[in-house]
Amino acid sequence: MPELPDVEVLKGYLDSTALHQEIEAVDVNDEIVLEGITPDKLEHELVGCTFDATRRHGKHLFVNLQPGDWLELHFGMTGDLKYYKHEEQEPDYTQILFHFKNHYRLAYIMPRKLGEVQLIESPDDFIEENNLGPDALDLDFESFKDLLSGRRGMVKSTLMNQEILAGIGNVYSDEILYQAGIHPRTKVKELSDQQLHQLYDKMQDVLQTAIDHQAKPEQFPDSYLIPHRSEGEKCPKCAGEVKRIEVSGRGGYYCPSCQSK
DNA sequence: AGTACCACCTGACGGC
DNA sequence: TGCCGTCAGGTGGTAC
Repeated sequence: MPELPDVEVLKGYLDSTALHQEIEAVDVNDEIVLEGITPDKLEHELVGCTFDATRRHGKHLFVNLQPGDWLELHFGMTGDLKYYKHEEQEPDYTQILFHFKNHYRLAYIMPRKLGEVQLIESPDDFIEENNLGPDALDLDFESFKDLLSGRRGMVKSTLMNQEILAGIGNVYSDEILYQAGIHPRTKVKELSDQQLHQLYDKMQDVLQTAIDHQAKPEQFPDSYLIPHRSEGEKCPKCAGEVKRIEVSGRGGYYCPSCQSK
């Protein structure tokens, strides 16, 4: 789930539910998701604070504590959030549970435990220390072109490289390349100016469209590949078949006739 | 600089 | 029904 559009939707979810309410307890079910802090320390730091505002950069969500620093949430491959009334049942795979004074709770859900939560002083420092590139929805064409210039790798791997630009993962890189009509293994340096423009435009378009549809594939436009992302499915744009391809160790999907090399 | 491969962790799914 | 291998939307490290 959690690439840029999914995290943006989670941000909106948190913003519309869990802001400005005093935290009275924090449970950590498995501290493997904590980075650089113990469960006791985390609870100590959070109790009495409120979540005041949020910010997203790439796949990372930052929550500003009032008073206090920032909580950084990463959702790995399977992360999710759920806000619910205390008498309702705790969601499966809840790893961290924030209890608010209003008797609601926010669950940080993570079946595969590959996410991370930590306390940080500043999102900007975090972004710099982790060498994250600019957010994929927050750069203009000229910057995009500069980031890609001189790259020798394949376009799919390049789009997914968080140090070049942040937010795009395996699934959305497939969609962007599909909409742009570019083969996933095309070398970045072999892209024409027109293809670069197309790539940039479709990147913006796909990410924004996904956000507009709550990152739910079943609500995506008919022309989207994501709902058909498995081998043998029909390409939504031609009569061809969707194919699986291995690119830098990740399984991608594409339409060989719409995305010729 | 880029890629391949392994590791982390655990659920879901298909085959037998 | 159970066991087993494989894959899964994440990142990080190492070796080449």
